[in-house]
Amino acid sequence: MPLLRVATWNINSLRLRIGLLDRLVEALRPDVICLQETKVPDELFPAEALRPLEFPHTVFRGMKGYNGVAILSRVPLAVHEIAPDWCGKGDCRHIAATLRTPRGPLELHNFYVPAGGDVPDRAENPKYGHKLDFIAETRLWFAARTGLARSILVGDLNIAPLENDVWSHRQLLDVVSHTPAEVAGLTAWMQAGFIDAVRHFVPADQKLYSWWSYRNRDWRQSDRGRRLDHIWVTPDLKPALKSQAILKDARDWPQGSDHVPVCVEMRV
DNA sequence: ATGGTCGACCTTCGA
Repeated sequence: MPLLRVATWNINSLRLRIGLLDRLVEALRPDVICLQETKVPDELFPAEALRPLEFPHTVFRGMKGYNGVAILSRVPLAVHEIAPDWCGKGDCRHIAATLRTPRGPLELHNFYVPAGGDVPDRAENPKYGHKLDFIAETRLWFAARTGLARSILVGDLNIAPLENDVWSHRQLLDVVSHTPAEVAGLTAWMQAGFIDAVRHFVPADQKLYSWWSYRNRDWRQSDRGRRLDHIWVTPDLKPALKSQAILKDARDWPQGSDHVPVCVEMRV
C-alpha cells in the first residue's frame, strides 16, 4: 500500500448526504476520507449506514446541529489526543489521528475553521475575531511542534489565500474568506510547518476553486468560486506527492454540498 | 446595490 490517497470534503450534514459518499469513493478511490460539518453528535454517528462503504476505521467528533469532523479510513488509525481546545469553545472543529502505514506512522489533522460571519471587523462581528484567533492559535501550536514530520493537514479552512483562489481578488478583498488579515494568518499557519500540496501541482496563476455558493442560480456559468478546502503536508513529504484532484463535478450531484472533495495522492 | 440558497431545528441561526 505505498500509494495513499487522502480526500477532504465539507459534506454539510453527514446524515443528509451519506449516500453521496459512494460517488466520492468511485471517483477518487481514496484510502482516507476527512469530513467536515458532519452536524451529528457522536451518539448518533451513522456507523451502520457507513459499513457498506468499507472504510472500517473511523474516528469522529461531533455535536448537535453545527460543526463536526470525522475521518473514514481503510488504513488502521487511532485518535491522537494532542491538540488543545481551540479558543476554549468546546467546538468540534478538529480531530487528529495517527495512521499506521507499512512505512511508519503518519500524523493526520482534519480541521473545520470557523467561517467568520459576514462583517470583516472584530469589534462589530465576534465571529470574525474568533476566526482570526483560531488560526493564530493553530499557527502558534504547530510552530511549537519542533521536529514535525510525516504529517498531513486537511480541511475546510474557510480562507482562500491566493489571488487565483477566488474569482475576483479585487472584489473579495473585503469579503470574509479573502481579507488580508485572514490570508496573512492562514499563510503564517501553513508556513509554521507545511507546504500546499494542491498548489504543488497547479501553478499560482491558474484559477482553482473548491466551493461555489448556493446563492448562484447557475454556479458553473457564473463560476464565482473560492478555494476554501486545503491539503497541506510537511516538507519531508514533498517528494512523495504524486497527484491532486478537485472533484468539480460533485457540485452537480443531486442535493450536493456547496463544497467539492479535494484529494491528494502520495507515496508514503 | 441588492439579494440570492441551503441545513438543522423550532423560529431563527449558522453558513
